[in-house]
Amino acid sequence: MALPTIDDDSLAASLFEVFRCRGYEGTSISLLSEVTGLKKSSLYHRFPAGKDDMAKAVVLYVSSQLHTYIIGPLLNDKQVPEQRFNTMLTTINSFYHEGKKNCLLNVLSLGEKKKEISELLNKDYSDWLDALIKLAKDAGLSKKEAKIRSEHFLIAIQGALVIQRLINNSQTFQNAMEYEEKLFFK
Amino acid sequence: MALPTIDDDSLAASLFEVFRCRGYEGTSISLLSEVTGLKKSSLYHRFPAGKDDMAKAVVLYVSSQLHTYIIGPLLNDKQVPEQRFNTMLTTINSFYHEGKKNCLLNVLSLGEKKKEISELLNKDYSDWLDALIKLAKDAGLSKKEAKIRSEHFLIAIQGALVIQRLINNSQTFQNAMEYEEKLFFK
DNA sequence: GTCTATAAAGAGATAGAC
DNA sequence: GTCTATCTCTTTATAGAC
Repeated sequence: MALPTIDDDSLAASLFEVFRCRGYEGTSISLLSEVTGLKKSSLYHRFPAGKDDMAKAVVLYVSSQLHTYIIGPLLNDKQVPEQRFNTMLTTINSFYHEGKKNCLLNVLSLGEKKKEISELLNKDYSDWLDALIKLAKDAGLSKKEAKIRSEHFLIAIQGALVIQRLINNSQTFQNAMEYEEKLFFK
Repeated sequence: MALPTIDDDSLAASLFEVFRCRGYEGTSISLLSEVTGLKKSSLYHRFPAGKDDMAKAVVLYVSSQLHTYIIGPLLNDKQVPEQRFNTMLTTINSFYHEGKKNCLLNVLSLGEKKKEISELLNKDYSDWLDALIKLAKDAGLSKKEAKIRSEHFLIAIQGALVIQRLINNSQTFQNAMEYEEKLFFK
């Protein structure tokens, strides 16, 4: 009883790869159709509100990944903060393909704002930030310093992704992350 | 003898505002026509190669601004490094409208690469980086440390712009820049 | 739930008058 | 150098058969 159709998660994963590479405006339904193997009308059947709906599904998919693989482990009290941070670095290195892939937080917040998508992205950022702040406090930092360093780290991720894409140097992201790790616990 | 038409620099400035807000794919010729007050065919008259040509003109325009108002003053030996850095902060704060406007280095390096534009953006980044490295060495840092801190600072600019756009908090960029200034000279 | 076919609007781009 | 008018292709989206 083979599945006659691609399941929602795999579908979202395929859409995600296109949106993260090309941004919202740069992504066409035709391209999504090619990549997923579903005809355009099938995509509309599964996402009745159209392209916005597809982007939203992608954001929800990534949000779920973020909470499962990054935020969850960040809050795992059974490991010391340094270990948890290091686990996060490994995960994001893989998630961003060593810095060669973009972050939705950047590419989908460009241009005309779709309010609902902005709010979802915002919430993800905020959740990630809160988890980092908690970790930093666990590591002994003051509340204020924990907040500053956590914001700084998330800024560094986004910036390093932009710069690596710009100069096309495959080491930029990883080097930056190693540097940030030292700064975070210094 | 009033000018019958908008001059090249003002035109590029208008195009720039659209491209920086909406990115390459999000910018349509119709919109550029509205914003500049020139009909579409007039735009094509001035940019025969079309949209790519317009984007290229924007990059060249911004590159000129970057060298005049940022890189030049960074290399001005008559001021101490701290003063020069501070001048740069004031300038970029204005250039990015206190962090509310995007950087071309981010928005134009998305999606399908136009090779020529990528190379121009790359050169601008590289020039800016070199000027910062020289300044850092003037401030007494080792060559290696100068390079690391300069890269880190340019990463922080891009990251702070992304995060401010994302969370729509008008203080993010300025706070980040103040923090980075301390890190740079520490 | 997927498909073929098609509609309607918008995109980038060009021709030719003034 | 700018304009009106138009072309062609692609876009988002829908209708209806299977």
